[in-house]
Amino acid sequence: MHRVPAPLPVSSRKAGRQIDPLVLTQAQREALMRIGMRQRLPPRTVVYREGDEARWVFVIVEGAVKSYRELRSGRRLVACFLFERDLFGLAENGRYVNTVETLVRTTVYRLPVEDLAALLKHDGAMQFVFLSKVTYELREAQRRSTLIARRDAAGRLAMFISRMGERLGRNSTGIVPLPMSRTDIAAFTALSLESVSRAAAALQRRNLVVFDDRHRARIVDPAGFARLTGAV
Amino acid sequence: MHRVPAPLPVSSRKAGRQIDPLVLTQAQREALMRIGMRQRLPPRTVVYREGDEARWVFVIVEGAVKSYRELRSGRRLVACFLFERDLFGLAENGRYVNTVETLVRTTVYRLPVEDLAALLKHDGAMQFVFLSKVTYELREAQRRSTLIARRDAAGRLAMFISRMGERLGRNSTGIVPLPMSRTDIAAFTALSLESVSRAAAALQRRNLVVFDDRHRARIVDPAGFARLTGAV
DNA sequence: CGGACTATTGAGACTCCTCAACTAACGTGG
DNA sequence: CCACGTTAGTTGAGGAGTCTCAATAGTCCG
Repeated sequence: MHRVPAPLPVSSRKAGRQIDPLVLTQAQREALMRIGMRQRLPPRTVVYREGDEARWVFVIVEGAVKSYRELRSGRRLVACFLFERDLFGLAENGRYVNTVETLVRTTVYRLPVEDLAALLKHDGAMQFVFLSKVTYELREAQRRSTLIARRDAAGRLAMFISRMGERLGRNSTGIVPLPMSRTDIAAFTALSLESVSRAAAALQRRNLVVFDDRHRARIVDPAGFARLTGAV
Repeated sequence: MHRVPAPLPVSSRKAGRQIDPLVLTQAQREALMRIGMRQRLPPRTVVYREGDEARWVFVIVEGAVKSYRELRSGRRLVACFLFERDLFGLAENGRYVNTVETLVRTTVYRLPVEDLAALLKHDGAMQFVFLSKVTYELREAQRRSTLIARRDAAGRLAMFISRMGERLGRNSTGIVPLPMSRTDIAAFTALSLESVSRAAAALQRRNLVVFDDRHRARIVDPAGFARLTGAV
């Protein structure tokens, strides 16, 4: 799923055991389990709100969430979607910066900030995993910027679908799951809901993508699709 | 300058000595100096190119650089501007993802990836500083997305100037240094050069900002300016 | 001082946004 | 299980804003 975005790639060579710095070893997993707890959340559950005191850090075991901010204008901007193995809940000045809400039933590890900080200080390898995860998020954020930098709505949506395909493991059938709503996609791509809708219609009209249902896109012309996606 | 964006804010309380997790202690500085070297670079120097093998990580001691990517269309997108104390050169799959070029004369620390990785593994506190820096970059990237999400060019430019003011220490005179060119601002804000130029003219016409010269903006109506900046 | 690059300003085309009406999907309670 | 109400999404028309192209002015460096 994640493709080794190691901030310091060499370590994976040296460590030997740890091939993908985003995946925890069994021992590390157990160490985390000692300080944290597993939590199961129904869909549309707010995990925390922007401005709340940041007492926990979360790692997704299974499921999907969105991280968003409410702007003064009332407009909502989705900063990112997060899936299995992603990390969230990093604080700024001791407070959460975004609101996080589950899209579907989601299982997370909830780690108390204080205990985690202590653990990371003593376990360099473990902290390295966290560093890798944050670096990964940084790349994602950059990708989002290049996506938004595009002018054409169809191109933005295509890039979005393409990215989801890579993250959620596009199986050979070309089916990309889209667990979020059209409104969420609009809030992520910085388009209006109407434009997302029209863009989806346009992709379908051009025979690039078929939307089997609202949460499933099927890429029927990978070549043409890639051409559009890459035409940045 | 940087406002304590601790990923795990508690540690700064516990550590006692280390108030700002983005600033290194003297001992840490010395440890880095042992493995790295100081390097002085003239303006417009390419530090590394996208795709190069990532052999070093850099920390800016003084100066300013831009980090950008060339898109297939030939269009150039500036991912971020980096200043004193900022970190850059994190790899993805062992290669740099952006091209980095100095804007002005710049002094950097050049740290070999392998030695740094080894050092971080053994020094949790040091790694924590790096984790904080990457978290800080992540926030910056998010801010850029919200900036680009705006439709109006004047608002985008105002937000950009505001951000530079915060990062580069807007002195009480309201003067904001802009070490980059208009073209670079355009490539960062995802506007055309012409739109940046027109936006600057508009801000000046509305008596919000005066451009003393191309690299110096003076905010003459902080209230009105803040109103525009906040009207997201 | 000259030449190349960078920036400003104007006019027209293009694209998305807003507003509005309508349709589809969902889930809640009887 | 169905009916209803609410929310989410689609489609159309007109307006706002930026982009492109073009010409001109300014700036920086050798």
